[in-house]
Amino acid sequence: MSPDTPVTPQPEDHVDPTRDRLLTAAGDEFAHRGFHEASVRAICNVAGANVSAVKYHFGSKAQLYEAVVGVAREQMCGGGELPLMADDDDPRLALRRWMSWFLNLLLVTEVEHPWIGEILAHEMIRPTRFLDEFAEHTARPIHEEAMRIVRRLVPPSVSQSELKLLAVGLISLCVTQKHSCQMLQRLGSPPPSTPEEIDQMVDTLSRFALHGLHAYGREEPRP
Amino acid sequence: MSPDTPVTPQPEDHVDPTRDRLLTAAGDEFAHRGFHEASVRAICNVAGANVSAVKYHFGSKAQLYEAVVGVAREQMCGGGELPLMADDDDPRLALRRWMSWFLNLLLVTEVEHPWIGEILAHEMIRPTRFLDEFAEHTARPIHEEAMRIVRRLVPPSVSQSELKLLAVGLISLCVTQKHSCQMLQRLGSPPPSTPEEIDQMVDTLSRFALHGLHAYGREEPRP
DNA sequence: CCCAAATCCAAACGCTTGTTTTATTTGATC
DNA sequence: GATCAAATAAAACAAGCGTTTGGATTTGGG
Repeated sequence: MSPDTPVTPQPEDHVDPTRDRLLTAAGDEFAHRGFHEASVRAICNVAGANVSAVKYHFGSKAQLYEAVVGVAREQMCGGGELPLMADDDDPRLALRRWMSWFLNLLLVTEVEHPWIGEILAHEMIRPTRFLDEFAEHTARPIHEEAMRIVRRLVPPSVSQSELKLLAVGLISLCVTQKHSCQMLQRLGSPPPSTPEEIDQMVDTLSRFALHGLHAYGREEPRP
Repeated sequence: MSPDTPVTPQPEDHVDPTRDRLLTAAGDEFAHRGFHEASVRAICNVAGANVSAVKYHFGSKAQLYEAVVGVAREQMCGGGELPLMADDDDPRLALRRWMSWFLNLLLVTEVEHPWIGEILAHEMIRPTRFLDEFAEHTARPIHEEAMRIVRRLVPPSVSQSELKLLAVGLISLCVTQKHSCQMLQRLGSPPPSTPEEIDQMVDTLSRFALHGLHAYGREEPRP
């Protein structure tokens, strides 16, 4: 960089270091303790800022929470777009692709950026308006894609309510790995962490689901 | 009741009304807001008792919580014992029986006594020692029974790790209906409430799981 | 009736919470 | 160097928290 280069960075590059430290500290605190139990003073201590900094930079604790949720959502979107099944795709491959994408989102993306997962866990118990937004903009597309895949895998005679139930079942198989990890650890089945383990899990669960859907509505299996 | 009947009830029948009102109010409050966010004053207001009553009857907020957890566990046990599969049982029927019992526990027993479910939801995020106890004494038997059933339904070549994963899958299908009900409501798939709806769900999910397990490890289904 | 144990209550304790006020420092511009 | 706005810091605010205190009240048996 030449000595004549202005030291003042571009406006869009300019980020307030205090504001940023506040944001990351708040993300950790809100994710770990939830909105109500999180302490503004604890956040400021970690960020090395004064208590009044949150009012100055964000306005209030609630608005700081909103900012954190916004960042957490953007972090999650960095995990890539949900791959949609085309009309001429093999639904068996689409199921596997859907499950691989979803499990990697849950087990990889959220390990690197754990805010959204833990914040959502709190919101599932004591919902705020963010849970509605998340359900509409993030969960619903995943659920609808699951229903499209299920629809193509089961006989046409299967009713709409069964379809919904089976789609939720697919989601359950994946989301439990993240959502109930505290319990699964205690049961000796901790969620996988390495890519190989995750691939193995995708393989097992997608084959289980594929067989379950493919034979659903047909004759009962013999012993 | 004759006028000569002693008004003093039997000692084992004697329950402290204040203590009881405190306990039920605390159950609602702890279930709804979790231990940390629950307010002793709010509990006492609902119970119509003085704040110092919790110290007198229980010792502290933490000990009051312990008492609530104890009651909640007993309430859950009222739902009946987990039916175990005998060696000569048809594992297909056993799977359906296991799933019916589990879903009814989640969707019926916990509707009548919602404390344990909501308390556990909080413990799943911020565990205390109660989560360890619950995992060991309640969740583990359910999980192990699921593994026994899976073991008898899949080919012997299936590995132990796959077995565990599939057993967790069975649990996922059921437990999500309770655990993620806030999200499922927003997705238009609210958990069933009437016995008929629950039977329908047991039917759908157990058939899906049965087919999935029965064909697991065998050849891939054709389109 | 009387005493003692059990129970309840009002008030205050020390502490933490989120927020606000006031004052000070910083840094660029004229 | 003076000036003005942005940013930080210290201190106090009212409200809520769980807990404690000391005394009042109720209760039941001798």
